[in-house]
Order: sequence, then structure tokens, then C-alpha cells
Amino acid sequence: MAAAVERFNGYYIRLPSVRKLSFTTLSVLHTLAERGPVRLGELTATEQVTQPAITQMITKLEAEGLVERLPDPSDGRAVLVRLTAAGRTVVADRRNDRVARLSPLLDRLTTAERAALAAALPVLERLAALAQSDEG
Amino acid sequence: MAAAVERFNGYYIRLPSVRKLSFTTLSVLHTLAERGPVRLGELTATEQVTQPAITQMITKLEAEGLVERLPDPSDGRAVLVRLTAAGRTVVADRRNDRVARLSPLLDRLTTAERAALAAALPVLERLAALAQSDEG
DNA sequence: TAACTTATCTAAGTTACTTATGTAGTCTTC
DNA sequence: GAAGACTACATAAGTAACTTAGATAAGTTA
Repeated sequence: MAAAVERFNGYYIRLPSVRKLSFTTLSVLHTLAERGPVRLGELTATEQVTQPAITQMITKLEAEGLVERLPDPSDGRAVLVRLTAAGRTVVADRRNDRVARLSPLLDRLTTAERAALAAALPVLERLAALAQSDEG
Repeated sequence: MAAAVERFNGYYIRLPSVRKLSFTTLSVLHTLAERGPVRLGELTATEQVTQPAITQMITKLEAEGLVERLPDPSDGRAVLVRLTAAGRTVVADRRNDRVARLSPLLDRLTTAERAALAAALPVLERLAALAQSDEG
């Protein structure tokens, strides 16, 4: 869908208003941005939805030019999903948006307050890791 | 719907599996638990959905006995929404569940790590207050 | 009191999910 | 090495939480 890609590229600054992406969809795009090409079944495991839901979502995102399906060379049944350039733009754009909203608020905190937030981040990551290790 | 109430009361420990409550629904119940009786329109403002969505959700929750509609004495058009005892049980039950899941994880952190999390909480509250004051 | 506004409700359509099932590639076992 | 079982994904059909558009009834204003 080259037309969709061009449209996204041309107006990427307004992307959030071009198509509203659901929470789950955004989570998938984020996962793909972090982990690179991933099998469809792996997305089923990480997101909290069923496998057909992922199939349908990826079909839509592919039609919009945000992701692409690739054959998995190691398994003829499997499908690898990868972000396109347009897809990476969406993710980066959203991150920039978050930063733009948060920065002016953080600027109004004291140095000590910002330090308290920064000190909590690694603890939260460790907590998340503990929770995840308990599942497996 | 007395039957629904009794069912909720009788089996409240398993409530989360009786009916899956959507994210928005849970947010509304939480808002009602925090702020007490609230006008339907006020819920429209705090949650991120349209007014008809709130009307429909409250109708469902009322049928299940979790909330009740009251006339607003100060405005004949308005409707006040209030948690029932069963609704409060749902909220309390979920909170207990969160505590039960988090506590064993927090126990595995060091004292310093727990202190870092505790120190960040008031900062996050202040940050949220700053964000909210910018909207109005 | 007529015109306007506000608070909620109703109706109809959309969309992101679900469960159930189909299909093709891979593994196992004798 | 072929048959059966399993796995990865796709398709189909139904559900539930939303949406927009429009109706109703209470309150406000000129």
C-alpha cells in the first residue's frame, strides 16, 4: 500500500489524528520497535489478546503500511512481522509527543523531586523483572 | 436486581470472574468510590469516553446492582450515580487483589529500594496535579 | 412565554475483540 | 518414509464496548 505509506510520510506530524490506534495496536508497534522482527505467535504471547486478534491487527497494519510480513526461513508455517519505515515513524512520533508533554511539567519540579523520580525508575524495572520471572 | 446483588455478595471473592469489567468500567467504579455520588455528566468529563457511553455503562452496572441512580435535588435534569454496597465490595476486592500480588514482590526488594519507590510517590502526585491544573 | 441551552437518553452503526474451525507446514514413530 | 499428531497462522461468525446523530425534558433568558 504505497499510497498509505506516502500519506503517512507526508503528514506524519499529524499521524495520531489520521487513524486512531488502539491501546493494543500501539503496544504491538512498541514491541516491534524494541525487539525487531518477531513471529506472530510471539506477539500473541506478549500482548494480552488471542492469536486471531493479532492476525487481524497485523493485516490492518500491513494494509496501512506500518508493518510487513516476512516468511520465516527457519519454519515454513511461521510469519515474521517487522516495522516499516512508516511504522518506526509512528513510534518515534509518539515518543516525541510524550517528551514534549512531559518536559515542561518536569521542568517545574525541584531538582530533588526529579532525582526522586530518577531513583525510582531502576527499582520499577527490577520489580517488573521479578514479576515476569515468577510467571515463567 | 436483588438477585444480582445477592449473587455478588455470596461469591464476591470470585467476582472478577463473574463478569469481566472493562478498563473504563473499573475506572468509573474507582472514581465513584473516591468521590462519592457524582453526576453522570461529571463522569463523562473525567473518563475518556462520550456521554452516551457512560449512560449505557451505568445502565448495565445498575442492572448488576453495583451502582444506583438518584435524582439530583438541585437539578431535575441531572442524575446522581452512587456505588451500592456490592459496588464498594468490587472495588475493595480488587484493591485487596492488587495488594496480594504486589506485596510478595515488594518483600523481595531491599529497604533502600522500597524507600526509593516511596519517595517517588508524592512527586508523581504533584506531577499529576500540575498536569491537571494546566488543562483547566 | 418563546427561544435557547443543558443533562440525559435512545437508536443505529462501527470496531476491536472473542470462540470455533480450517489449512498448510513440521515432527514423530513404527 | 508415510501416517498421524502437532504447530503456526488464517478465516468466519458472533459479541460488547464504544461511536455519532438525534430525541426529550428540565432549566435559563430575553
